[in-house]
Amino acid sequence: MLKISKLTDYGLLASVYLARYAGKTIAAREIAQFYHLPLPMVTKVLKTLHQGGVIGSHRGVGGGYSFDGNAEVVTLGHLIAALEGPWDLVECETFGDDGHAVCAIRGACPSRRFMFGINSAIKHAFEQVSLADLASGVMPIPILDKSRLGKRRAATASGAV
Amino acid sequence: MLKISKLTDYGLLASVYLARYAGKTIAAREIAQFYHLPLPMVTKVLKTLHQGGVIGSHRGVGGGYSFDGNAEVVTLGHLIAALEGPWDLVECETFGDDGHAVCAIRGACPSRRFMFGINSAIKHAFEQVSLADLASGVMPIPILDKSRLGKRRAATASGAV
DNA sequence: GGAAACAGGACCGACGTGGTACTGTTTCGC
DNA sequence: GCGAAACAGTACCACGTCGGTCCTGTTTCC
Repeated sequence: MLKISKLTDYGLLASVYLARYAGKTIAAREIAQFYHLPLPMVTKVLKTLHQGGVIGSHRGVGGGYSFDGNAEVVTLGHLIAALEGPWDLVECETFGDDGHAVCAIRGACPSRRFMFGINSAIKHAFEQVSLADLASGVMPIPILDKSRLGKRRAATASGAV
Repeated sequence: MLKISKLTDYGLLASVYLARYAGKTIAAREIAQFYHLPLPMVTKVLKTLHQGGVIGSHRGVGGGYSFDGNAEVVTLGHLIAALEGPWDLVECETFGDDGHAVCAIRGACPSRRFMFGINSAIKHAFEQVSLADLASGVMPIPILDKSRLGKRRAATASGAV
């Protein structure tokens, strides 16, 4: 399917909201009402973000969640890692509890190395956008560096994308 | 989840196999046996590839599938498009049958534009790898062009990835 | 002590995925 | 002409995840 889940999406929205009021304690209810999202969903995702160490929590009356870090250094990659846990485009490099690869044809697989490359390219893309970027609205579009591609391909017509 | 489905994975393997014997008609059974995959799965994905115009099919005794195009111009993007259909990281730009956006907060959403950028970055990455690359084993790792990012970020320490 | 708010779960319906099976239809070879 | 080989199409099912709800603590403030 290749899409991020709604829960992750909600998490990004909540993170942005908290980052805009950095340092302030904000109740989950307020965020849910602002985005018109179901409160249980928002609380669930905020709990996840807290467990991931991205935001702080404050219990009791007047409590809530707060973003206390530096929005410049927290990246989309961090947020997605906290929200989705470890992920990979393919399970080429995933090993089961028994210690051997999940992928049965790992050794002979022709696409493994490419997938690995694209996998890291995507992760790099996620690292290029900080929470501050998200909160401010500035948009540094991640672009592929064509010069880093193989010479052979750069010489072909298909090199012009 | 952010991962490609096994069916798509099988499709890539099958495409590579056919590309290596370009022009030759090869039965689904042979591909299934080569990769040790369930035959019905392989036939299903080959049918999809055929419907997507990527490969040709030949019925009857001695029939099978064949890749008759140019493996240099068929990209991973084409294959995934044929196998997964239209997809997007988020449904920001998806519109329902009734004509209005699936995303209820589309206008005010802070991450929409970023997701759109990353979305296209991923699609670009898929366009950088051709079926010939997959079949030959050459690996042009897609890398992000840091110089194309916003000046503000390039000046920060986080710019060094 | 009560209310507000987070913590941690269990729980459920809907949907997509991975996989199987069955019934055509086409084509080749005898 | 007939049977086998192979694709075409579709229905079907088990399973896991996702989106969402609900309930019972526990903490903290007033």
